[in-house]
Amino acid sequence: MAHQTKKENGQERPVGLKFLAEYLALSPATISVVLNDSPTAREIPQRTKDRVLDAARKFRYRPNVMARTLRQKRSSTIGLLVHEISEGYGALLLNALDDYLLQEGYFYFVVSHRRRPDLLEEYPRMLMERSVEGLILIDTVLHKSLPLPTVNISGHTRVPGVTNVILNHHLAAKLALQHLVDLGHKRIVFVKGQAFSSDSEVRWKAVQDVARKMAVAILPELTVQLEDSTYSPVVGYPKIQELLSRSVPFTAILAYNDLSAIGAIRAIRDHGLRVPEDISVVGFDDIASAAFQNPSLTTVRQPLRTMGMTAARILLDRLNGGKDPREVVVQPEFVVRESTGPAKALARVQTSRRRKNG
Amino acid sequence: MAHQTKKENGQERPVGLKFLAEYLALSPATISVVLNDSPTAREIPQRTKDRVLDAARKFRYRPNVMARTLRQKRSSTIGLLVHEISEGYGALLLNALDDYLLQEGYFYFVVSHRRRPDLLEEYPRMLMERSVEGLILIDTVLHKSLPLPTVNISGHTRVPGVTNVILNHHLAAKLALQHLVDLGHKRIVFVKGQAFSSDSEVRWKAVQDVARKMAVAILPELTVQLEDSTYSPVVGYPKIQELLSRSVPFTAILAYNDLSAIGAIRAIRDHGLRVPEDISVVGFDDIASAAFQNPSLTTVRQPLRTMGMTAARILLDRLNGGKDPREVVVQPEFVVRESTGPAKALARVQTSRRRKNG
DNA sequence: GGCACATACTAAAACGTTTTAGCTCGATAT
DNA sequence: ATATCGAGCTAAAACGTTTTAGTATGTGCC
Repeated sequence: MAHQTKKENGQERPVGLKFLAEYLALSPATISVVLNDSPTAREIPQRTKDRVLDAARKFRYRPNVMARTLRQKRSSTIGLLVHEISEGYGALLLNALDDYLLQEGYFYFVVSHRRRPDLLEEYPRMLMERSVEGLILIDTVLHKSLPLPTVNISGHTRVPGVTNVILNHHLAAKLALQHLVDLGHKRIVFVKGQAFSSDSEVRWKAVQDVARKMAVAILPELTVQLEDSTYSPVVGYPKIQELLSRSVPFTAILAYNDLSAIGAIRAIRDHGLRVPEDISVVGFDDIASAAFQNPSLTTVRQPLRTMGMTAARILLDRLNGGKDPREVVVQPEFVVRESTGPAKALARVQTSRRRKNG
Repeated sequence: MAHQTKKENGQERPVGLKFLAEYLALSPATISVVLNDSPTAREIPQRTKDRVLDAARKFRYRPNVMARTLRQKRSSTIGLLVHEISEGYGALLLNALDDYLLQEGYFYFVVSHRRRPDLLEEYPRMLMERSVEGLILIDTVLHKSLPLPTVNISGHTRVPGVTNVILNHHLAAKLALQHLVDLGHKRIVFVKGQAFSSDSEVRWKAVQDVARKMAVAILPELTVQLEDSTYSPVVGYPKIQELLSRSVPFTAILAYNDLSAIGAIRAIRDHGLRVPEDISVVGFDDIASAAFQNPSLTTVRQPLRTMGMTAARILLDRLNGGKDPREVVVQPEFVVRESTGPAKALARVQTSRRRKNG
């Protein structure tokens, strides 16, 4: 037999076009044409096509993607640039992206820049060397536009060539505040996000805006700013603790995210009060552990799955010649669980002052 | 000027070896040799080397990885095969892998097979088409060996050519049981993992083994088997609830993982009992939300970061000619938090029966 | 003047595809 | 008998590197 996949050298070289060509007494060009069903394939009779297809199947022919990419400049690969592979937020997005991209026949590299400016510079370049066709960023501030089609999830800077996929923070703020107001809360503590967090600023603006429209007071003494940078459940704990120990009266907390909500709940309990009987707490994100909490968290859910799917869809559309919107907005959802309840009449100073609205 | 990076066509073709060669009046071969510092480079005078290096820098030359890979059969890319990008467990491993691999100059594809046998077959092939040099699997049962160097994290099947990175389940069981025994617990509920979970069987064996050695009774009526497949906090809830409502007496639960521990705690509280005052609960894994729980979970920590790092190191070693161990064992760590406490004297039937050991 | 030897490179093949222009052959038309 | 045509293919270049065997040039030596 002249044509056996040569195992002799022990290394079993993968079957290539050349091998098939020899086997079928055709040229590599023909095989390629048939297998890709390219225009020329119309001039090839079915009989030959079948021979080719059969042989390809028989020898389990798999084209070499490197060679193909080198030739046609399409790699069906995209790059995911994240600040780190975190639990919660990031993982859910990755899951959705993975789903969509693989489904559509794209593979992806994941690269985490850990918020280091040098890596943020370098990695996109390295991804380009590897011929990725586009980039998806997650929670990453981007200052200059990249030389590839880009979608930025939770990106807020306007850079030519990049599409931002963002949450409707206005609606999010409205849902949360409305819920608290409906429950009769008036003295509400507002927690602002850390400066490095991509969403902090825009979310805070939205909260202020909505509060004004709903005539909810944002009191300076009831506003706290997160500073801790650690991904930990004690984020925000000290701030709330301080408020409680100073006996500043309030009946609810609108936290920046679920983590700080959890920290707040700890502080409240450690201070001898109950959630939600004494104080209601609203989180933000709906990370997985939000539902596992005790009490489980009432929170604004970011539709992470939708956001991931949307980002991937937009990028792929664009790679295939579609338009690139500046911005795509997705809608939040409000999840009522156990951490919120009716406002309790305040036992201290402020209680009477606003009795008229009760 | 004859040599400017041609922007004329609007597309600014990236600078290649050819361009530099022309610019320097040298051959591409020379440039390549100098830039890669290959053996031949010793015969090139420093002066020329400098000219080359300068030009490369000046024009920001970046080699095309596809072309290089095609030639040398080394892609510096590996494939990560996971069952899904989950929160907790998976995310922490990915984080560690990302860290190590990027540091060492490797990029990686992530591919999730969602436990579908067809994808499990297909994806390794597709990764090979893309010239990955090796594979790392996470929590994936592997039946046949793959045609690439492979490391399986939490893999328990013995397949030639794959290295398993596993936890010392024996020690894990010992730590957990010892802790409970030290606190005076005797009637302990044991929770077995779902059949599809990669670790279920071996962990259960370890628990049985250790219990025997420590003379701790594993009573059939105090043994429950998880069945729910959902990644949710109510895993195990019904089983514990049933035990409680049947008034089977026990003072502690050794859960299969943190999730089922959380489910158990819910059930206990809903039944009007307290954790840990009435019943102690020990988890397993130390997922992020374990520390955020209320009460926070006492648990056996899997050193996920170490496991990821180890897996990556072993694979890279092997790609560079190192040996491939069958198996590498990492050690667990026991984390005492709030969900465990001294055993309470049982108020029911069994209380007196074993008084002698108290 | 011829030979050996070192120095400083280069030519060309190879990697595995895709693509386009064109070739060959037989059949039909003139 | 020759021109025309279509059907069925193929040659060869191209993609951007790496690698190996080799060439050209100069220098020193007898």
